[in-house]
Amino acid sequence: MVDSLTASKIITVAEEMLQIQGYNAFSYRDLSKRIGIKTSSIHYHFPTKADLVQAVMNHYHDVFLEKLDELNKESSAEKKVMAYAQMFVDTFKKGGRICLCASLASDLDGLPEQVREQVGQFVLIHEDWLSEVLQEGINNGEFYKCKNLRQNARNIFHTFEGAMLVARTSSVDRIEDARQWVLILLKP
Amino acid sequence: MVDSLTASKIITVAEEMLQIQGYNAFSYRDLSKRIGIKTSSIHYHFPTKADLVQAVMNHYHDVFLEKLDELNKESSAEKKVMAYAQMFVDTFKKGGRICLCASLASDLDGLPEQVREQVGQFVLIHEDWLSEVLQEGINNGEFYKCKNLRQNARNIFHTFEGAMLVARTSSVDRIEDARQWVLILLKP
DNA sequence: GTCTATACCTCGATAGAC
DNA sequence: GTCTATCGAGGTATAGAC
Repeated sequence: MVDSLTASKIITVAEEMLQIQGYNAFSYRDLSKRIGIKTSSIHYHFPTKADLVQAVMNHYHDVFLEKLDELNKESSAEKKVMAYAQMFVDTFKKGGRICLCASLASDLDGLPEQVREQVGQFVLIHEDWLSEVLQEGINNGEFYKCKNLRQNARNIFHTFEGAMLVARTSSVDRIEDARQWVLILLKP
Repeated sequence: MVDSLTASKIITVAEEMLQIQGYNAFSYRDLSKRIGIKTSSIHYHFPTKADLVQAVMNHYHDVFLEKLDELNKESSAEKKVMAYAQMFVDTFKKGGRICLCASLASDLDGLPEQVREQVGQFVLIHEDWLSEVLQEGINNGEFYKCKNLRQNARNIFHTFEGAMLVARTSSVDRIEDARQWVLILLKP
């Protein structure tokens, strides 16, 4: 958990900047201007950039797990997948944000080791959840039976990550497209 | 075309660095060390970073069009799609490179306008080519008939772009997975 | 906790000798 | 065409007053 309102605000804005500009493009200076606080004050809360990104990732992680809990309340596997896909649509609508996971993956090379591991973990959470929902859908006849369930889950995840990235380059609604496409793939 | 061996070498190395580190993470200094030439000499060939990235993009573009010509010589739509997919596999095998298009898209925010347009153009080339091949495959009975062909093409492209990005975070062979997956989707 | 001030680095870019 | 030298801006980070 975050221990102050200021720290919380920093995380919120840093998260946005990470998702839009990326790790190497955002700076303590930009951050300080957006928040209305000096860079030294940000260093007080998060001594290094690595500390800050880790905190952002932890927060993102926690919020995402809560969302998955919400999603799990949906009454069918189809509704779960559609609500999952809607998260990507909503994220992109907020100023062209992409998944933090994709944003950090594109700058993975220059990231502190600990953050790299966090990103890897985050990917697995997506895959695990999607695999479960796909299995559920197959079990109750909503979805086609498929040979390699986890491969399916991975590729659906990849489609959304790729769609968000590419969506920035054109006016086409690629994420909504992906959302509809996935359903066509899964349903008999 | 490129007018000197040095300029050509710069483009080659810059391309690699862009694909692995991204636009904001690579610098003239890193580049100069790799090539064994001073930064001022690089500026002689490419006055600004925008000029350099444009040249890299143009080169990448040209090479890609040549590859598509090669691909078009394949004897079936299935072989074309598989050879297309193999390009992504090969790219990633070269030190974890991702598609230049995806790399630049992730830093699109800070890119010069002209480069942004180049990236958009590049996406369209992928889509157009894939759409054509899908149509060809449907026409000759290799592939399922599908409702929205271009949507299909887009999502296949997104899957590869996403797979490359995410592949960096784990040891799973996500791109080869995507390659196999696409065939399963298309073939009756 | 936030500020001012500053240290030290790297960045892209330019001037001018060779 | 490549070099040395340098500039100004912006980057992360720290010390110390308040």
